[in-house]
Amino acid sequence: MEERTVRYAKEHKKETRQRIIATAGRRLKRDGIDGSGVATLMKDAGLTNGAFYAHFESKDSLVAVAIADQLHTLNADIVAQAEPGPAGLEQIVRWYLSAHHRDNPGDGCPNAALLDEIGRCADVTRQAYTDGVLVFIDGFAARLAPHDPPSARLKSLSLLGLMAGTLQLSRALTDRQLSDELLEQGIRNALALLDAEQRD
Amino acid sequence: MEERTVRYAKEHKKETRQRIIATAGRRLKRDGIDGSGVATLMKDAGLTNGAFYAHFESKDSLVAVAIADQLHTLNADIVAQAEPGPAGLEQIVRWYLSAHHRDNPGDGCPNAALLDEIGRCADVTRQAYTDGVLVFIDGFAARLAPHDPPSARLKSLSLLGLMAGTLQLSRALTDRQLSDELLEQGIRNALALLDAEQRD
DNA sequence: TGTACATCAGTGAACGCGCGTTCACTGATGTAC
DNA sequence: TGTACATCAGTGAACGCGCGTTCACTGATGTAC
Repeated sequence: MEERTVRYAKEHKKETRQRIIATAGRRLKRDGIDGSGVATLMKDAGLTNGAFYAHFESKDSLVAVAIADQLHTLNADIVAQAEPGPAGLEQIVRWYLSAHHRDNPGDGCPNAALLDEIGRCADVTRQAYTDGVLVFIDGFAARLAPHDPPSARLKSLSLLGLMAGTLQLSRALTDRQLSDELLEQGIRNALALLDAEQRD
Repeated sequence: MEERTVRYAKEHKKETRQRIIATAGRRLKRDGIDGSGVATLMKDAGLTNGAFYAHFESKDSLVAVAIADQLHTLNADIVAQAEPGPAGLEQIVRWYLSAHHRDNPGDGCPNAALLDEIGRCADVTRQAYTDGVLVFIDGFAARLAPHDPPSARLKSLSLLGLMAGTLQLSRALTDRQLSDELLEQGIRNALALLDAEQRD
């Protein structure tokens, strides 16, 4: 059965591709887009640089896919795992603005790690990001306004902006205690925002 | 008078150094840290790459100085120009979260342009950034709590985080209308934060 | 005033290196018969 | 079952290029006398 063999081979290649995307996501979040070379990205996946172009058209193309994948994965691992309703959003906020998240960029949110670099990317990458982030914040909106999620899209986006900026700032500060306090202040700000929304 | 001549020469070199720092600040905000090469940074100042190391020890060293300079300049040009008290802070928020600022990163805030890259820099750069940003937000704190600015340091930092993250997000989105609406939402969030502070 | 000399900011070519990308080749897997 | 062959994911060396950095040199400016 030639068909089946080919399909097996293609499945294997797909798995490899997915592994590259996942490990690249981590590396990009740790070292930045311009700071991560193709050879390193491939080495992370246990491969050599030569195989790269059998899977992706260009580095830019992988970056776009990896960012979208990171948003999707974070949505599945963190957002979707939170309780429904405002209580779940509070869980998300407390996870986001935590010392653990601050100290482990590779395991965290691609917005906090890469947002200013994404803003400098070509249209096609920013388009992939835009599509991905709108799906990502759907989980926020569903918890902010369970009966009309689309109405909470903007508030959800702005909450993400608040959290990503605050976490970036907490990572840039060299004063550890100040950084900790900033995270706490960020949580208070985010929860105040949610409370205001609940009162509307 | 040998002394005076030497002093003139040194003044001239200082001016050149300052010009490099200022043009580098713009370029870094436009193209990122890893995205800006030494040859380009020098060309922006009307010089060739070879002269660089007569002014700076390394690229990292210029980056640290340029970021600090950008924070200082922005403080003088925008923050210090705003009215005293909460009204001035509202002016700052409206300037920060504007379409003009979003569309002109080179003329804008280094936090919005570079914060995630700064977080990945070596300690010495992050230390220069930390010192600079704490001076920068003094102007916020003085307007938030005129009678006790230090008490508003954390709220000021968190306001900066909110604004920087929101602006980054507005730059990354390809949907212009959504980006505009996000800026408006960001202004509402920031002002709500300030109002809450006033009520305390 | 004129000439020999010192200073030093800036030039431009070169260094080794890692970048993104290409390509001839390998070798494991499965097919044909 | 055994052998010749096809497929193709992955290797590893090489491409031209721009990176950060170094350095011998230039040429404008001012000094000495």
